[in-house]
Amino acid sequence: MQRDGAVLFSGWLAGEAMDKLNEETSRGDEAGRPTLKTIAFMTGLGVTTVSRALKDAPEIGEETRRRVQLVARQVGYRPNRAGVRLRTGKTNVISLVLNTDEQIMSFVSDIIYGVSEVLAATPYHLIVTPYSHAQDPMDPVRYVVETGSADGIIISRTQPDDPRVRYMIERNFPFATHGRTEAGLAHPFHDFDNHAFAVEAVRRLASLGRRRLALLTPPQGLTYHQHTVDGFADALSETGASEIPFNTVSIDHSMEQIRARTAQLMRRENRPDGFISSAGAATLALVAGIEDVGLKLGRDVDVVSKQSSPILHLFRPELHLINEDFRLAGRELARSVLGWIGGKSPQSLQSLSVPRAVEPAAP
Amino acid sequence: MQRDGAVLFSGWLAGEAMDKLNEETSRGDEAGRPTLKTIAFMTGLGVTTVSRALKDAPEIGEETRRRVQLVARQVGYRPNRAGVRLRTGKTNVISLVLNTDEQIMSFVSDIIYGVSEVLAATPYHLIVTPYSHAQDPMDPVRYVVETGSADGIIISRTQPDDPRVRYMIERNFPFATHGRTEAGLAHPFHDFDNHAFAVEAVRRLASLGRRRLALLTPPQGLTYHQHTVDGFADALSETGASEIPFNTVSIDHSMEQIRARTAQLMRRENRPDGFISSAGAATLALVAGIEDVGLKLGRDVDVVSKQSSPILHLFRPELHLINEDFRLAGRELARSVLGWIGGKSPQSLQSLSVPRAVEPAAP
DNA sequence: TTCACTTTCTGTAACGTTACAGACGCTTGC
DNA sequence: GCAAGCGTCTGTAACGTTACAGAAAGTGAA
Repeated sequence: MQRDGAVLFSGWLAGEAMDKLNEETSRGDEAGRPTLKTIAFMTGLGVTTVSRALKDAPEIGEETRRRVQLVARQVGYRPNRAGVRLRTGKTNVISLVLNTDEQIMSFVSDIIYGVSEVLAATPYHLIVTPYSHAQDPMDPVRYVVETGSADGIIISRTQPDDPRVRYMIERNFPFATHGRTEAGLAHPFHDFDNHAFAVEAVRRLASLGRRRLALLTPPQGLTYHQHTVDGFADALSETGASEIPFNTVSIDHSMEQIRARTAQLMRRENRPDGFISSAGAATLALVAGIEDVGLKLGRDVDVVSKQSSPILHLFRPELHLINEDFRLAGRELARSVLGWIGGKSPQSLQSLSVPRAVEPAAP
Repeated sequence: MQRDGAVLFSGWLAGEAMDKLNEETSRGDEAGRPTLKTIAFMTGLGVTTVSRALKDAPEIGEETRRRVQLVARQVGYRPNRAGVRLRTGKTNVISLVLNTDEQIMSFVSDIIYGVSEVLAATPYHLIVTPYSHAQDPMDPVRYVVETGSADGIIISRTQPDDPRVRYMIERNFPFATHGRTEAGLAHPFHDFDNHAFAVEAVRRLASLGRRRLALLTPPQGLTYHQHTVDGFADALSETGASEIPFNTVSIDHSMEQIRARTAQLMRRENRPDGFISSAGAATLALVAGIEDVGLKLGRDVDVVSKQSSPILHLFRPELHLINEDFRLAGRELARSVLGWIGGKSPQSLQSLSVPRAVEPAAP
C-alpha cells in the first residue's frame, strides 16, 4: 500500500485520483485548499501521521516523511491558521502598537518595513494596533493580551516605569520595547543611544565655538527624554558650555508652536548660539523660527539635529545631522520578540544603536 | 430555572457558582477567557441559544436575549476569532498591501492611520502585507487570496490594466484600490484627482507668467501617471504654455538622481521657468537641483508641488503647494472594502478627492 | 379532542489542527 | 518461548464556533 502510494504520486496526480479524493472526502464543491486530510488520503496515511511528518517529528519513518513532504509541496499545502490557532492557541501574529499622533516623519513606515523584513522569513503576520492620544496607552496592550490576538507585542514611546511593561511581564506575555525602561525589569528592547547623541551634538557645537546651547527635547515622560537631557548635561560640563533653557516645547508639539517659541527665544538678549533638535520634522520648524527673526544658520547659530530620513541636508546644508535608523529598529525589535517567544532569555535580546553623523553630499 | 438564573446573575457571580462552573466545564485551571459554553452554563441555556442570542437572531425570546447579553457583558465575553474563522471562514481581517520602496513620505503612516480609524469601530484587524521591488506585486495578493488570510484587500500603485484587480475580480475577492483602473472593470477605489492637480498647477504657473513648464511625473505605468500627464497637456493647450520634456526621472527615483537631472536640465539654454512636482519628497531634491546651478525660486523659476505633510512651506515659502490627504484616502479605502464585503455594489464605493491649494502660513 | 403550526429552545456535527493514548509488528534478552 | 521494548503508525477527542435538523411547549382552528 505504501509503495503503491509512492509510485502513484511520484509523477503527478491523475484526474481520476482527484475525483476519488473529492468523493472520499465528501466534498462536492470545487477543489478548495488542501488540508491534512487531503494529504492523508493521497498518501494513504492517517492525518496524525501527516501532521507529524510535516513538522519532522521523530517517530516518523524516513521514507514516510519524505513522501508526505513531497506530496504536501506538490499540492501547495499551507496549514490553516485558524485550525492551528484554535487547537494550540498560537496565533502566529505580532502586534505593533502605534500612537496615531506620532510626529516623527517616517517612524511608522520605517519601523513597519523593518519588522516586516524579519517576519517575511517566518509564518508570522504583522498586525497594526493603533491608539490615539485620547486613549490610555494601556488599552491596545490590554486588548491584545486579553483576547490573545497576537503571540507578541512591540511598543514604542517607552517610559522609565512603563505600566504596559509591568502588565505584560506580570501576564508573562512576550514583547519588545522601542526604548528602555528603568524599573529593574528585564525585557527585550531596542534603543537608540540618545545620551551619546546629545553628547556628540554638544561636542560638535562646542568645536564650532558655540557656548550657549538650547535643547529641543523629546516628549516629557518618555525614557529617552531623560537620556537626552542627561547626555546634554554631561557634555555641557565636559565642554564648559552653558544651557539656555528651552522647556516650553518638545518635539511632540506642533510645527507652529515650535516655530513661534523658537522665534520668541531668539529675540531675547541672551539667546542661544547653538541648538540640538531631537527630531527631523521639528528641526524644520526650529530653523524657520530662527530665520523668522533674521538670524542665519552657520553664522549666528548652529543646529545639530537627528534625522530619520535623508532630507534635512536638502533643506539647509548648514545643518549638522545624526541619523537614527528606524528600519533597523524595526528589524531588531522583531528579532527580539521572536526570540523571546522562542524561549531565549530577555537579557540576550537587548540592543543599542550607536549614533552616526552624516556629512552633506556634494552637489 | 430560567428565572432562577435571572435572579442569580442579576447581582453578580458568587464564588461557589464560579467553582461549580469550573467543575462543570471540567477546567481545573484558572478562569481563562469566557466562551459560549461559559455563558451557556451560567444562564442554563444551550450554547446554540447563546450564540444566537448574542447575534440577535429572530428565533430567540426577548427576555432570553437580554439575559444572555447581560451576562456576556458582565463576564466580558469576546468571541474567539479562531473559532469563528474556522467555522465560517470569516477572518475579520483587512490586508493592506504595501510596496516597501514607496518614496512618498507619510504615505504609509497616514494611510494606515486612516484605515485604522475606520476599522476601530468594527471587529476588523489590520494586517500589513509588504512586498519589495524585487517581487512580483501579484505575490502578496495571491498569497492573501489563496490562503484566505483576510476578508478584503487594499492595494495601491494601481495600473490602468492591473493584473491584481483582474485576479481578485475573477476570484470574487473584495478589495479596494488606491487609484483607478481603466480596463472597464467595476470595483471600489479612492483616488486623488491628479488631472485636476496638474491643471491647477499649470494655471498657477501661467498666471505667474511662466511659459516653459516641466513636469516631474509619477512612476511610469501607474494610472495616475497618465492622469497627471493628461491634465498637464490639457492645461498647456488651454494656457498656451509649452512643455520642456523632463522624462528621465520620476518621483520614484532617488533624491540624488532627481537632483542631478534637474540641475542638468537647468543648465540647458531652453530651460523651464516652471516646474510641477508630483510628490513632496521629490520636490526637495528638485529645488536642490535648481539651486545647485545658482537659480532662485520665485525669481528664475516657480515650482508647484503636491505635498502630503505640511512641511514644504517651511522648506521654501516660495513653493506653491497642493495637499493630498492620505489619511482621508485610508478612511475612504477602508469604508470601500468594508462596503463591498457588506454586499454593497462596487459602483457605489468609488470616490475622488479634489485638490486643494495651500497658502503659506504667516510667520 | 385532535391536528397543524408557531415560538423557542436544544444536540450533533463539522471547520483543520494537534495531544494523547494506544496498536501493531518486530527485535531483543533471558 | 515469552515478555519487554522499540519504531511506526492510528483513531479519538478537543479547541470555540455556527449550520442544521429537530424537539418541546404553547396556540388556534376544526
